[in-house]
Amino acid sequence: MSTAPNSPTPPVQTDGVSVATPAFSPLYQQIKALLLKSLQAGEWRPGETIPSEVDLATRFRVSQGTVRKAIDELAAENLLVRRQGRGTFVATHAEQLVQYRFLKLVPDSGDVNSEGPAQRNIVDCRRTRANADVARLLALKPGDPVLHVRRLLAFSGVPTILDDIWLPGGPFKGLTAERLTDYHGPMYEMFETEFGIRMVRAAEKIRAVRPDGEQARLLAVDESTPLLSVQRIAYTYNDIPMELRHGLYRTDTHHYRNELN
Amino acid sequence: MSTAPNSPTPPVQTDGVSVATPAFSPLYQQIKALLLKSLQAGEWRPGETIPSEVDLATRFRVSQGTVRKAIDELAAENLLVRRQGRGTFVATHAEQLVQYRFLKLVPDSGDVNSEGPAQRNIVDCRRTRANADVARLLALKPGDPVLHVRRLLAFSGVPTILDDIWLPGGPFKGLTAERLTDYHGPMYEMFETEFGIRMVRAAEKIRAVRPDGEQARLLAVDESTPLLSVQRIAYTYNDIPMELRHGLYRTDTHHYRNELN
DNA sequence: CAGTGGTCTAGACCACACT
DNA sequence: GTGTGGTCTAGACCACTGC
Repeated sequence: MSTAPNSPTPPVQTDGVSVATPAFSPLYQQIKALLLKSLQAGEWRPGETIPSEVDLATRFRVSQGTVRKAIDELAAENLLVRRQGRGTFVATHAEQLVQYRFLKLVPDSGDVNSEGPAQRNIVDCRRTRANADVARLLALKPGDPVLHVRRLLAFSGVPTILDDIWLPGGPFKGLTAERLTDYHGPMYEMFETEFGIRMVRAAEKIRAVRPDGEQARLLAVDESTPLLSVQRIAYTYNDIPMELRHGLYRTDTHHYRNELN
Repeated sequence: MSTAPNSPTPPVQTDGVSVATPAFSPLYQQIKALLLKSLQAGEWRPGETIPSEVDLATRFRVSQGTVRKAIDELAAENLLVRRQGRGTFVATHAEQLVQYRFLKLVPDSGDVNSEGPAQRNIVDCRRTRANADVARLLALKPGDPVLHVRRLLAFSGVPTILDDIWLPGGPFKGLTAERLTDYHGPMYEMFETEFGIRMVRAAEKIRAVRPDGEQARLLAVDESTPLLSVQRIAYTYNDIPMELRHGLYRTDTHHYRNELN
């Protein structure tokens, strides 16, 4: 591999175990896939360091530069975090700086720290069965067990976000209203620590809607008040959907911020 | 520079012209800044190729790998586009694939191609003076000349987007309603070809609102219909704001799609 | 100090596109 | 074939962190 790199593409060696190469792909992509598999398998837990670049290079029998490129891509996808002098860490939703990475609603002042922490209120939490829509969006079968959570977030005492959340019953076995209420910290952080499920990316569909009576009551607005409807599907590793969330946002004191590149 | 790379950091040589290094920064960052300056100066126009990596390496007297890393970052920021075997190109809004890169409103079917091209209708176009808000957001002084455009976009005959657009009068001297109406293609493409202004990134603030009477009439909806209010500031190179846009989106047949990472 | 990630080089070869 | 970007290597040194 040192003189004829990637010639007939011999399978990468991982601790002596050869891995099949389904099609041609660069070495660093294969390394990336292997790292991804280890992340998915929980070989290194969120917040922990992964082995150093030189360690990985010798383990995979490639040069450090090749490992580097694989890690670079995973870091660009927010799956890993590099810290010079310290190591490379498995990304987590538990860090102070990225606590609400997926929440794009910010106060109009623009300063997320100006308002204190959100007040959480679990309105409802029950086990039920997936209807056709929920099943389709969560890649389940209609009738499969799901957990439905309705919760209210308030900022400075003003109810601002009403979330309806559907979680697949299997992976989230044992999740109850009590555990939701008692946990202090972001929900995605709890998913990691309590269930080993890490949300990696998400897709949102946004509309302007009017609330129904119940929604208006909970958000303390008139039924004629336009609200932001945000449907989010959050994915774990390998693009597996793990959460369906329907949020209603008040936008009288907050707005949805988006950066386009 | 070949035996003692970056030791006391001698300024990078560009065709023999030395450039001051304000503070310590990696070589590839300096190269990146130089490339950015050339892009900004219009040395290579949108759609054209830039010199090959080896050419740039010899010009800047660095290795190809260093140039590569600089280009990699510019490509990641969508300022350049790499095409294997052909070269590296200055990104443009004129390519078919990225025509409406900043427009996140898609039909509910999800298939952007299912609907034909948008029907454009310039409702209004006039030169005026920036009020306090417009001036602040465009980094102008109140009273500075600006161009105000109001236009309507319809899909399959249904009016869907009402845009109010403010452009700084200086850079867009000579832009008239006729040129807007006659131009066939995305507005940002025209900005590039006619005015040499390339929009590089943008920031949006989204709210749910009710339209006023005039807006409702133009969009053919009731005044009680909730609409998406999207305020966009678009920037050219070096984070200079060049457009303020206030869009009103109907979300009965379309939705705003966002990907979170 | 040792260990980590970060930068830089020089050279080889591969994959792709155009002519 | 020639020229382009893409991959991979081996080795050197720098910058930062923590013991």
